[in-house]
Amino acid sequence: MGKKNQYKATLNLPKTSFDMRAGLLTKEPATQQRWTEEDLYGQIREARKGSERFILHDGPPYANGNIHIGHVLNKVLKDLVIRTKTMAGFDAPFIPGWDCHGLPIEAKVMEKLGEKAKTLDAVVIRRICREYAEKFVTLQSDQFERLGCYGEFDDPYITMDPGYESATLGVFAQLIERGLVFRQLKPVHWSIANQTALAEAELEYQDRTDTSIFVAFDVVAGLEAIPHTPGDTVGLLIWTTTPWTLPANRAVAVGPNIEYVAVRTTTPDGPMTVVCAAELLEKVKAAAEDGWLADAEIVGTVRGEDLASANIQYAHPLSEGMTCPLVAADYVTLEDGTGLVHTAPGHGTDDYFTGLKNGLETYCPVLADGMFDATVPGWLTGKSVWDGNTAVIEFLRNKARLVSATDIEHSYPHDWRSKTPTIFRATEQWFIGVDRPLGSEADAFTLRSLAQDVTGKPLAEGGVDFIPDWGRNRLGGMLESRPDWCVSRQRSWGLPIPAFFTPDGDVLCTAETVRTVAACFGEHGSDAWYTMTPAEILSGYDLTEDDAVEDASKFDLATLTKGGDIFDVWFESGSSWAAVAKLRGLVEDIPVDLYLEGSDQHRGWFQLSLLPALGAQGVPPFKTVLTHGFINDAEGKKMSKSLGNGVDVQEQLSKRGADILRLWVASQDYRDDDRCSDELIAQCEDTYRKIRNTIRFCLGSIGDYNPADGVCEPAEHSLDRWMRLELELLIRDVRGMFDRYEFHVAMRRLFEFCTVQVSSVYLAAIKDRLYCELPNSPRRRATQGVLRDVVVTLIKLLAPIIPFTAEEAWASIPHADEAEPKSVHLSILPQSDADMLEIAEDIRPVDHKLLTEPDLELVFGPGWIWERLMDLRSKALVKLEDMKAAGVKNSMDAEVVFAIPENLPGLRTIVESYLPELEDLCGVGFARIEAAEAVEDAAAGVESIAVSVVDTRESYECCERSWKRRPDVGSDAAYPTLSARDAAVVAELGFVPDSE
RNA sequence: GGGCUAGUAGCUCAGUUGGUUAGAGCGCACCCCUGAUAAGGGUGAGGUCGGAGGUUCGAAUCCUCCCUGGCCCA
Repeated sequence: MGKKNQYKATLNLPKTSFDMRAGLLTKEPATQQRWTEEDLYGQIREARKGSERFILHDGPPYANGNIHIGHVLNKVLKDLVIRTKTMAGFDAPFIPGWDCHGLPIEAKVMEKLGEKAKTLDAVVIRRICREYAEKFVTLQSDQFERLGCYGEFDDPYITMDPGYESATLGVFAQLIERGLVFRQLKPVHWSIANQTALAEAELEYQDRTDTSIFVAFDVVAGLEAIPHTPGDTVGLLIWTTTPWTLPANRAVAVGPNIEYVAVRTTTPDGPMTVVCAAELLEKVKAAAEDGWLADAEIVGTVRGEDLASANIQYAHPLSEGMTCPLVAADYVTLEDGTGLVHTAPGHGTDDYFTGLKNGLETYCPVLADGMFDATVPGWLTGKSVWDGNTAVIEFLRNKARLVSATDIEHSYPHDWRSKTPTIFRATEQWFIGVDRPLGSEADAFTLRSLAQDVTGKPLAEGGVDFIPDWGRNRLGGMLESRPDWCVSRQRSWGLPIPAFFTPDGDVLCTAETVRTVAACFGEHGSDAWYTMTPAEILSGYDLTEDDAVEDASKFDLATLTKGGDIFDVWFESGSSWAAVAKLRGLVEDIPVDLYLEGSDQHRGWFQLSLLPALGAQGVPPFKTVLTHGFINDAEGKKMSKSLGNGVDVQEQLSKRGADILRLWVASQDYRDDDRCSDELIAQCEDTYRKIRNTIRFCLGSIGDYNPADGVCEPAEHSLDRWMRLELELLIRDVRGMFDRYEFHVAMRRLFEFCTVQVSSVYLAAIKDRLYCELPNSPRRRATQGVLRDVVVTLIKLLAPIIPFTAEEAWASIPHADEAEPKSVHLSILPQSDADMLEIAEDIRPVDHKLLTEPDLELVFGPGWIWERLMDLRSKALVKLEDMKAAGVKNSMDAEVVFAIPENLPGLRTIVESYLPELEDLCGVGFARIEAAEAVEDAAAGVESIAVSVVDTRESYECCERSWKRRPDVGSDAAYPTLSARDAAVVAELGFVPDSE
């Protein structure tokens, strides 16, 4: 069809500067720079000053490496919260933070330094660590900003800042005051070579040969629980690969649900009955030496729980005169050994907790250099633990209690630096007690009970809200079982635990001294701990004034030494509610409105912020805890470097742009884990293009519309009315979704609105009037007015999600509204209108009986009527599709016919009033009504309308201007090729057609 | 192994207190338009609602077990 014709010049075609091509890669950085230059964030603060506050307190990422896709999810979600709250009218400042201390950085630095590290003192190493952290704070900060996240990125919170460190110590002081802080022995991984404690991350597992031994411990009490021949010695058979830990043995643990057998055997020492797990007996027999168990005969069975409840005691195998208990422990397995586990609380984590539970001594007779101290039997004292192995074995063999000794190769932890085997060794550690009464001894509350209480009930009842709600359960479960919090670490890169020691080993660490140190750190930074003397650090502190010091004479500031421990980094980040939320003036007091982190933080930041806050103030730090899941690959498997299934954020940013990534985040249901891959993000580009083009067409269509010249109200039965109502529903829905943090639902709602309501229905239908009507015609202007509302609303609602694009679109709105701010991000989201909503939601069906009335006046049910009209449209479109298959390719070459039963004149009146709109809705040249046979059942109503389409290529002419094929073409002799409407418009424009 | 959590079309998601042939958009296929054009429109095909039992007149929705993922622990 040669549609190029002279009338094209008389049309009002869309025109806009808002490009179809996004060009995000160049535009985003430029926009970002402009925002920074204009201090958009500052302008927002200024604009919202005095409004109700909303505080989302940032959980600090670790200052190490580039940001990964998990950071993107987390920070963009936070940004969505901040932006939606801000645009909802709240004053919602955001201070991002970074966790800067800790092992990963120290380890990286030490690795880089290599051997040189040994020659450097702590202050130098700390300085290098600080520089390392600073570098990554800057790097990540830029990356977050590139993502469009806004906040006080030029003044973030940094856990290594003096002010932050000081505030952290302030929290510690409060916990001391409440009596929650104490010191206690706890086994840690210990490097003998470097005489230092090691973290799990500093271990590497290598194969090593050790002697594994089976040993019998003589039972001395509770014998009646064990089937045996009276007079026999009764033994508990245990197995260990670390014979040197036997001096520190304090119990034997059995599994309560395991079945044990009592076995009678002849030993080098005479007949004996020994206990062993039934399932392991054969294995043990196979390993036994020296005739042990060769003649084994089962004399009875007994369950672990019965053994554990029988008050069984045995003689310590090495320490004359000492007896130890048999206890139950859940972790006992039947994988190796005998099912009875040698328990040395000073030399193992499981053992330690079993010890705590059963009131055992955490005994550790091994010194820092790996030598036995003087508390062990004399033949061991002064020996190294490795020599101790053989000595212990010899001793037991001589005592005739060694059932076997075999060399085995097993995976054993080694110090990653010295490559030497490590041991578990109990040392003094600092703890925050979760089961100690808060404040006074009479206090019924403990940290645990308080924490369980506040997390157990909703915000409305003085507790905490969780999104999703199962977070409550998850945190609750952890609180139930968590042990006391060990807050000390034996490292350099961190906040020193400000404890002083006298030469006699007495500790000075009171709330007052801690506050004095806090003041010192606030001024000099925590390096002061390493550069100043105790007396200098404590200057201004008066021992005699400190009520917490019972005997001031014990302490002399001049002879004090400083403790070498630093805080667990969790204690630092867990104090951010004090160091940031309060200190930076975000809130007068906790709780803040929202914490938002990944679900792993139930154990981490959520819990470890809750405990200090409750300990210090008795109040949780947050009102609401929102968690998101983790990001997996397209198959739902976790991302890992080795699989190479990760998504490179930098690559995505430089390939697609921030708005695309943000769109991806916004479309994820973060309550669950999310899938991500290059392909999945690519799909967001389609979504983005659709949204962008919808906005573009709207903008282009209102290019010549200036609301200041007067607003035309949409006509009663116009499609504009429908659009206006749909827009109200959109506003209501999306704002509700934002309020509930359901961003992915909002995203879908917005996208489908663009696709369906706007693009597919409305824009397609109104093209004719926009293009063909007189520019100033009320019908066209009314449509433009609604179109403007649509695009302004869309831009605002999308602004939190795609801030760059929204800003660009905002600037492209023709004839900017003077009442609106220059940046969309300073604007306020539209509010749905209650009256309009009521109309939109009025889906009361028209009373069918009324349809028989000839002059039906419609006064209610507009929502319902529009739904019915859309049904008619769908029917017509299906019919048109059939027609295309039959040869009529263009819908304009068809007319739609609505056959309405003749006994339903009221129905006819309704359809008639919407007929011009139906014509455009169906995209046909012409629509008409014809009378159909009367229906018996008036209740059939709209359903009784038969929709058909007719090929009009023979019957009507095609209007050369509007391309509509309709009966009135040629009705104006001056314009024989135009329809009546187009002829009138062209005439009005004074357009004179060429006479061909 | 334990705690928590998820599994609805290729993808992203809706599915109210269990109730008619399980929905939407994208993608895909086919078609139309060429006056939104590196755009736009239409129609259509896709699902044993992870699996197996059970409760019920009736289950994607409730119960049990199992499978496959994920987070945190051991």
